[in-house]
Amino acid sequence: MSNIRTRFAPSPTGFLHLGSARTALFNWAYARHHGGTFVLRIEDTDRERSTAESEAGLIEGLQWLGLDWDEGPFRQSDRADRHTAVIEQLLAEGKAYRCVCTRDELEDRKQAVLEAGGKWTYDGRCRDAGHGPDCGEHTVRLRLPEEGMLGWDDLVFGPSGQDASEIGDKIIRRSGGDPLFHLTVVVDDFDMGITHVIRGADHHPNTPFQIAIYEAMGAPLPHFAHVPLIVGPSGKKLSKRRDPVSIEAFREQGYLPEGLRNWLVRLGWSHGDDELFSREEIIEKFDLDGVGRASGQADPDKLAWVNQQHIKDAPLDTLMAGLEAQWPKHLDKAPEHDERLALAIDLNRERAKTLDEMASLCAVLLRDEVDLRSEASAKAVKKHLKVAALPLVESLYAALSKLDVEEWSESQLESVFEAVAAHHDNVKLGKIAQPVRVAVTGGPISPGIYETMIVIGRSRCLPRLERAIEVMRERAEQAG
RNA sequence: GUCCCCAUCGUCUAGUGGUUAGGACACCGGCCUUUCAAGCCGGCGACACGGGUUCGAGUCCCGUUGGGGAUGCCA
Repeated sequence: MSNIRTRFAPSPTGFLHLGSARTALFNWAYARHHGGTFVLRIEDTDRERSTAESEAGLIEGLQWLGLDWDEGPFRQSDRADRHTAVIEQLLAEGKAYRCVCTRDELEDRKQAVLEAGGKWTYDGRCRDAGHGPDCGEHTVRLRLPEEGMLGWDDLVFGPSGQDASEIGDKIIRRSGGDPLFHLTVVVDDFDMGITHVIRGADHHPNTPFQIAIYEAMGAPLPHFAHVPLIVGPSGKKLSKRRDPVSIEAFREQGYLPEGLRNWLVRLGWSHGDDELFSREEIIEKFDLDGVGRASGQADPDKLAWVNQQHIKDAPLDTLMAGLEAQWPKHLDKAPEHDERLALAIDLNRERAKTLDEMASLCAVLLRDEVDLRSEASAKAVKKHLKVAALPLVESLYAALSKLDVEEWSESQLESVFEAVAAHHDNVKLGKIAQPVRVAVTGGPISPGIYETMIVIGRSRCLPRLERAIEVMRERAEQAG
């Protein structure tokens, strides 16, 4: 057990999205790899935007992804007293001061500076004004050092930092009394003994100011690791409107947590030429030295492929359970968890990229009715239930009728097909199989014909073949 | 605008001064084959540009271009 401690600190202002999920994943993986501790902390200091539903969604998303935490969830809002105490302390020590500048005043001065071609940081008007607690509505600002480097050695980006003089005294407490992010995150990370702050690169520019807070508190710095951002397929920043970013949405589309996790971990991190990682392999191989510095695009095609790889060797129970949410889209009622379902799933493991596809493919084998005259079957019927195939299907039907239920096996079906083919000038098996496939499934696509017929079952196949024969005879008559 | 970061096939990436620049997804072709997949084999395809440093640069330095982030009493 090492004493490495990481944390995931989302703000509950929306669903768990791709970027957050990956940050959580990296923190979790780093902690697990090094035998450390992973802490979950909800950053709900923005009371106006934080919601309980969002918090629940965040937690549900993490659990679904298999990212378990060792401590928490802690809520920043529960730590308000501590935050207040730190601010008071800083005030008492003169490391922070009260500022009575209003938003409008600040905005005006900022614009003036910008228009004059200067660069804006807080101009320090209240810095030495010595405003007391009774100065009326005020914010609290951290008093930054006049000069000196606020630097650190980023575990991903390397030596980083900014001179204190370039930053300006930022606000750490709102006029309403609530502490601000920069303050709370530092206090909480310090109190919780976080040793490695792993977060999105969008926080890289915030780090110098936060370091100033650590220094003002006399607290030791944690290690910082900023991981590159994820951008959308367009190359632009992920947009909630255009890009699929909600973990919940991926789940609904039928991606497995294993698949999504694997895809996510490879976005910005690599381990040689390895592509596929189980949860255990992520823990075994993940480390910060494999994290790159360039932001990357999320590629849905890669996700589909990775997910398919995981579907291939997922336990049957996992698939059955995950499929429950998908059935309504494809069948009137969910199938029993029996041998038949198990076989249908196994037959489609290599054909489905998502659970949604899996359900769709299985539905073809499991549904009770096949209507050859339906719109959906029209094309396949026209193409494969041709008059020429009639004698083939008739012979096959006759031979099949003689098999009883116990004989309805792959080897028996195979011999029947071969015998029929032999009787008809050794036609290619495909000449028989394809019409039969359409007859029993209503479409041109399915697993191997024998396996397909076994899942569908003798009692369903025979009547369906009869119907197909009827259809073909009608066509023969129409043809004259 | 200012500050900061980034830059290898379309995409994810390997690469730590000497490589025919490798792998994966996608795409294309072939094999297999009763369909669809899967699998196997092969192909297409990149060091953004310009200067340096060096015997030698994808690798180091500078600049340009491009992309991104930050610049909140959001996180």
